[in-house]
This record gives sequence, C-alpha cells and structure tokens, in this order.
Amino acid sequence: MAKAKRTLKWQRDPEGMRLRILEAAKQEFSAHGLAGARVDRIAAKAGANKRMLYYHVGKKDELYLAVLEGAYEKIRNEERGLDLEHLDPPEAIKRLIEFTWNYFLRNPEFLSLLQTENLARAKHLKRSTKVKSMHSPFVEMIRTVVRRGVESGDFQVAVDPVQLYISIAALTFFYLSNSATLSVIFGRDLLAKDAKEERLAHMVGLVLAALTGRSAELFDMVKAPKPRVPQHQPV
Amino acid sequence: MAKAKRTLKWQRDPEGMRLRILEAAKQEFSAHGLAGARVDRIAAKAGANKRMLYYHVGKKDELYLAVLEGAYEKIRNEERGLDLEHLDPPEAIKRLIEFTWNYFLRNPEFLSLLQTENLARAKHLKRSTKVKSMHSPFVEMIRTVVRRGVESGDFQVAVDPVQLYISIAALTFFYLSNSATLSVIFGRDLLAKDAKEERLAHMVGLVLAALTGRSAELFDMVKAPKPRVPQHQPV
DNA sequence: GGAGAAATTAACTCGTTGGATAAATACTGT
DNA sequence: ACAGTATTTATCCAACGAGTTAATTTCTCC
Repeated sequence: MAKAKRTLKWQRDPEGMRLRILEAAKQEFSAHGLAGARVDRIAAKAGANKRMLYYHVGKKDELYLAVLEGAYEKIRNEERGLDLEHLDPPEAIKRLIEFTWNYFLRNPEFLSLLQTENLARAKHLKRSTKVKSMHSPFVEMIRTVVRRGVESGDFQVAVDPVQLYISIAALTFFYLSNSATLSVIFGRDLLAKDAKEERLAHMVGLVLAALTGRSAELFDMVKAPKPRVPQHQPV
Repeated sequence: MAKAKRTLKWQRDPEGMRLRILEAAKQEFSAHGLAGARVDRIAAKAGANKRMLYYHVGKKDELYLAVLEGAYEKIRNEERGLDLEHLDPPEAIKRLIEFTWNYFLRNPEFLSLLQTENLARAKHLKRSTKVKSMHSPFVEMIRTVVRRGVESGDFQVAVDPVQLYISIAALTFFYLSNSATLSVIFGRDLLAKDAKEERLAHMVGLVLAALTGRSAELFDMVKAPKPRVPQHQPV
C-alpha cells in the first residue's frame, strides 16, 4: 500500500491523552471521591489503557492532586478577570457574589473536589506548593473594595476581607454542595430554577444589607421580580 | 465451680454491642467516607467480630444509613430545647447561630457525615422515612421568630425562614467543614481559638446587621474584646 | 529503511475487602 | 439439668482493584 497508509491501531497524542486523562479523572473523583474512584473507570472514560495513567501522570494519589491543583488554577484565573476596582463598592460585592454563585453552578465538580479534599483534612493540598501562592492578590482585591466602601460611606463597617470572602463562599457553596440533603429534609427542590433565583436574591440582599445597613431597600431591590411562593410543604 | 463462675470468654450484651457498633461506625464513616470506610476497622473499633455488624445492624449500606439517621436525630433533639419563643427576636437569632456553631464544633463527625452523604447526592437519605418528618416544626420555630421581629420593628424584612436557616447553617458549616483547605490557601489557622471567636462575632454581626439594618452597632457589639461569654451550653 | 525512543496495549500479580458459612458459647425457661 | 434460642467466634472465598511487567506499535531522525 503506497499512499493509503493502512489504518493505524492507535494514534499518538501525548498532550491530548494527558488532558483527556485529567478530565476523566476530574469526573471520576468528583463523582465518587478519592476512595470511591476507580482507576479502571478513569482509563475507560479517557479512552485509554490503565497503564497510561501511570505513564502520563502517576499513581492514584498523584492523579488526584493534579486534578485538584488544576481546579484551583481554573477558578482563580477566572476570578482575576472580575475587575472589581472599577465598580462602586456595593456593585462590586454584588458582582463577586454573582460570579462565585455562577461559577459553582457551572462547575459542580469543583465543589465535590473541595468536599472530598476537606474530608481528607487537606492532606494532599498541604503537599502542594503551587496552590498556596495564588490567593493573596485575591484577598487584596476584596480588601480594596471594602476600604473604598467605607471611605465613600457606602459601607458601615470595615469587615475583614477574608471573613467576607469566606462568608460569600459559604452562602453559595453550602447551598449547592448540600442541596441534596437540604432538599430532602425541607421537602423542596432547591435546584429548581425559581429556587436558585430566590437564593441568589437572598444572598445578595443579606450581604449588602449587612454592609450598607439598608436592609429593606436592598432586599426589595433584588427580590423584586419574584414576589414569593414559599413552597413549604414538608411532610 | 459453683460460685466463682468461671471467667467467660465473652459477655452477652446485645444493646451495648449495637451501640458500640454504631458509635464505631460513626467514627469510621466520618473519618473515611462511605467508600473509604472499612468494615473490619469498624468491628475492631467496636471490640467485636465482623459478623456482629451484619447480625445487629446489617450490611455496610444499612450501617451507614443507621448512623446518618442517628446523627440527624441527635441534632434535632438538641435544637428542640432551644426555646427561642421567649427571647426577643435579635437575641433569638443570636442564640440560634451560637447553638448551631457550637453544635458543629462539638460534633465534627456530623459535618463529615453530611458531606459524605451530599457527595452521594443524598442517595441513602432519600430512602429514609424517619428523617423527613422532623424538620417542619423547626422551620416553624424560626418563622415565628422572624414574624415577631418584623412586628416589633426589630427586623426590617420578613425573610423566608428556610433561607435564613440555610444561611446560618452555611456560614457556620462551611467555615468548619472547609477549614482544612481554607487554612491552607489563606495561610491562617482557622481553627485557632482566636480565629473561631472572630468568626462567631463576624457571623452574628453579619446576620443581625442584615436583619435589623443597624450594621455598625451590631458589628461592634459582638466584635468587642469579650463582652460576655456566649458559651451557651445547649440542653 | 532501519535503529532507537516514545507511546500504547495486553496480561498478570497480589493484597484487600465485603460478605457468607458453620461451629462454638452463653442465656432462658421449664 | 436439658432443650432451644440468642449471641459471638473462627474461617473462608470470590471479586475486585491498584499497580507492575513485558510485549507491541508508532514516531523520528539519520
């Protein structure tokens, strides 16, 4: 056969393979946790042989850490584009909340990975040098917004930026990461479209009201579109 | 031997055994998750034979569900003793936050169990009939507090009690359940004594400020050195 | 067109683990 | 003290799963 080169049994593509492995691993680890994840399933999902995981990344633990680091890298990169400096302080906080909320909605595996890692008490993350370095700029970004808010009189109190960020992450993260059990015990579908809108309004209202001290208007402002329908039919 | 009954190879104590098994299982499941938990370790920790688990409770899944139900039962029982009706609304909310926070601090396994169950998307909890029934009274309790607050003029807005409770749980739960990774990325020990006190102050301030619209005073009130001891041993 | 390196497949090892079976031991009522 | 039942121990095993070894296929560069 001169020109029609015989169909190959497999293609070579080290870079692509590595990416497919990491993507498959992300799915698997977020769906089943570290212990529950199956190396063979990852291989299958990546359209690869099990041996490839060890060849391109490493053993299960190392694979897991690589996935985790990649996840952090991704969110911090996107956060960098938030550009809160040019918004007036309440608007900046609102945008930060909305971004965080939407990011978690768009990347549910990130939530699962963090939960998994916390169940392991960050044992793996502690060994990572990469991750520690990329958070201070973000904190400074928030600190600046708060300072500006206090100076302009928009905010009543100079809250610690780390506390504020943890609170924003808490309100969004917890609702989504625990929506399964919460939905069961409260007898509501917390992931329904309406419920999510209501939640976003609640969170923005809560945080801005606390910072500015103008609860009523703020709650109403964001709450406007959806008057209510507080479902409430547990048992 | 008539009186000095020869030392027995083992004592019979079905009730005690069952409790020891459940306790050991709680430890194991919260420490390693569902997939990571080892049946043999549970047996060992309970000072029992592996066969006992199957005899007294059931297979791994059933054991896990039993532990989970027990955990919910325990917290709801304690919450029942909160008695928020007799406090003025802001004080009632403050007590609710403090109780939740302290409960989570005292029962870290509860946090882990919930995380694990949410990673499984509440697959097991959905099969439980017991759990669903015990939450509406609690929601009503909060609803009443909010209504009273609005009527007395203390609160500026009639927030949905479920949203409010989820927010309180979020602020407390997330901080503790994710303290491992947060401590790493922010380079602070979030479980240090000072950090915990600061966090409690922040959360109470945030929520009360949002509800009452008097940020500054409230933040200062709770942020002060140590006005009083909010310890509050529930039940 | 061939040698050596890189990438991929196939097959195997070996400890672990959930669950099962059968036998032994303690307790109860009579 | 004896029979029957409840509780506990002692083994066993088949399946699984992580990681390894060795062979096979493709690529590159000369």
